[in-house]
Amino acid sequence: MHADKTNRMIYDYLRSATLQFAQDQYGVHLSPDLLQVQKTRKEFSGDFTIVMFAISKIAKKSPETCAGELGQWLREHYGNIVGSFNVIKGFLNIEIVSGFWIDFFVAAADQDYFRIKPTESQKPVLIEFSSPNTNKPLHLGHIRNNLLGHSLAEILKASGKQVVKLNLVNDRGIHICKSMLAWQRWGNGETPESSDTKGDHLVGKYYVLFDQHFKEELRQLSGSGSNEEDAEAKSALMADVREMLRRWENGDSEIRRLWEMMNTWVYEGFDETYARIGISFDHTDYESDTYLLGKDIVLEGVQQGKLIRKDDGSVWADLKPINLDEKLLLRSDGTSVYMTQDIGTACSRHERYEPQLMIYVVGNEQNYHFDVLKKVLDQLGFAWSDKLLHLSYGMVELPQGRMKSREGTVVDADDLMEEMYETARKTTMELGKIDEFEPDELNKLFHMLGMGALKYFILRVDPRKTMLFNPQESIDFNGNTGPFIQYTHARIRSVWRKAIESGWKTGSMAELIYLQPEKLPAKEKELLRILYEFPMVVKEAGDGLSPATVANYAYELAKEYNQFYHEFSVLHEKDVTLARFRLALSVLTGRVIKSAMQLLGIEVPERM
RNA sequence: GGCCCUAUAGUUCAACGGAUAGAACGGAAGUUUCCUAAACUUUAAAUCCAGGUUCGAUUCCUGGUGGGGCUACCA
Repeated sequence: MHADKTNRMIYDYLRSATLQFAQDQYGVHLSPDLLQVQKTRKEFSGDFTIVMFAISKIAKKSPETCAGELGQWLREHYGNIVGSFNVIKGFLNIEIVSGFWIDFFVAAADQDYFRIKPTESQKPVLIEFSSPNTNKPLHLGHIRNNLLGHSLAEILKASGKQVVKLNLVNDRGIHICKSMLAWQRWGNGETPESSDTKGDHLVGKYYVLFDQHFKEELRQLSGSGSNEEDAEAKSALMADVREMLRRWENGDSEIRRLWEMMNTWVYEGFDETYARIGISFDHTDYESDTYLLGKDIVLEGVQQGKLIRKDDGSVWADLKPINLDEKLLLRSDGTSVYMTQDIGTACSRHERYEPQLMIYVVGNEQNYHFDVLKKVLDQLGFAWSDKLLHLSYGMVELPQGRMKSREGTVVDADDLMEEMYETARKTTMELGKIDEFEPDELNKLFHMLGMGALKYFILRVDPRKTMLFNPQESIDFNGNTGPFIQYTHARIRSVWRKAIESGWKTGSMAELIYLQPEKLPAKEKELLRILYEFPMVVKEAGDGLSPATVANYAYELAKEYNQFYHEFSVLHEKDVTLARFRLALSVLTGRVIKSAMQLLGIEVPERM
């Protein structure tokens, strides 16, 4: 067996061999999902472990007996990969022959080994993420969203998928009018230029200002005895906002001009932020273009009797049978709601792309919304509704709880990135290893490290889980962090440069890695084993929609390499063959680290 | 009220139903004439509670308790 592209998955190989064994020797058929093959835990000797309990039960023999017999059988029939084995309780630990690892190494030395080519003519995977409102700047929550979306797109691409990244900007609606009204009333013509403020921050300022004035008005109203709800209905400010929205919807040129101007400011700000985060989109859609979509579809649904029209004219989907209550789709005045628009957008995307999957990266506070969306589409008869996938990620919380823009506890994206840059700068300068860097290079490095720390901090956590961010304690640069992994890469590159400088004949990787299998040392083998896992990790991350899988892998690999690096020398090794082998192993490790980090949207430096 | 998610060292995170629950930070103690000490080594420290299923449960089920979210003719 060769570790070539067509047969990388040794797990599958061992699994099918075991199934064959069960069939041939015990005459039992074992369902493949009951059979567990896993990496051997560190405290035991061996590379892979087959768990015997399932077989032993069916074969009616003790787990130990089965394990022994299987081990023997594997050695006889698969001696080219199975070397030795040991049995502990119900676990069969198998040691793979060194030749297998060397073969894998030779194959992996090819630059393209880890690259999966996209299948021709396959349907794309759509992934919508970011989806900001144009009334305030991006914050930490958006950062998690953006990083997840970007990383997931990279991971899916690496698994050979065609990916289309979409952004749907919420650029209209009552909340947008609030900042517009506030600017119109109290802005005195202020612009990003005149105030030297980033456009999205300037607009955000007026959104907050509106809220302050509105609250003040409420205080006065409720002072005169009415309750809060009445007060809101009576509010002159709210009435003006609603009026502004009406004028916007009627295409009033003055309002439209104001709207366009302020949105342009915001987009300029967003572009800057996106560039700094390092994300991009294939298409950006605007709700002002799409918000009317879906109305016709809903009306058609009424005609076909799939939806209910109530006496007041409003239209509803009845989801009570599946426990989701009734959901409004058209108001009594015939206007649409958010759900209507999402129905329309989904339909038009389906027509345009015929995707194999439509992934929505949206916070878990909208779980209900997406459940309903899927069910309504299904009820309307769209068979493709099962292609919708909500990547529901958890909120980023602060020590005092959820971020609230009203209470000023929002962690601003731009501020945070600036802080990370600053921390990277300070830390790097203190260590003082990069004296010969040009200012340009320094700037790039600080950005790389600051963003690396931030991105890794966020992506290493399972997306579905609520995560905590403490602004008081700055994000670490030591331990299980982005910079730790970046540092490992820099170290490896440094070794490589030193090798070149001292006149090593490096030639091709394939020449370097020649080593007699029986001379493969344990630590090197351990590294190879981890490198071997990479394609499976990418697949797992894609299937599970979890960049965290890749992040944890990158850390494991970096940690393993650092141990190796500390314990053994590459360039000072006297055995030339072994030294060259170690050099090639280092280079390959560096490549995989770089690839893994790229899947997270993190760059790695040549030196730091 | 109903529905959904969640609970692991002091803290932040890991662990397809598998073996002695891993890391990092913080704590304690070490390693630098040697390829980058943003590293490495040693050490103390955890599965919310009660049942159940299983050869085996942090993981699955039931019931509690704590935390979060959703439940608008808002977006």
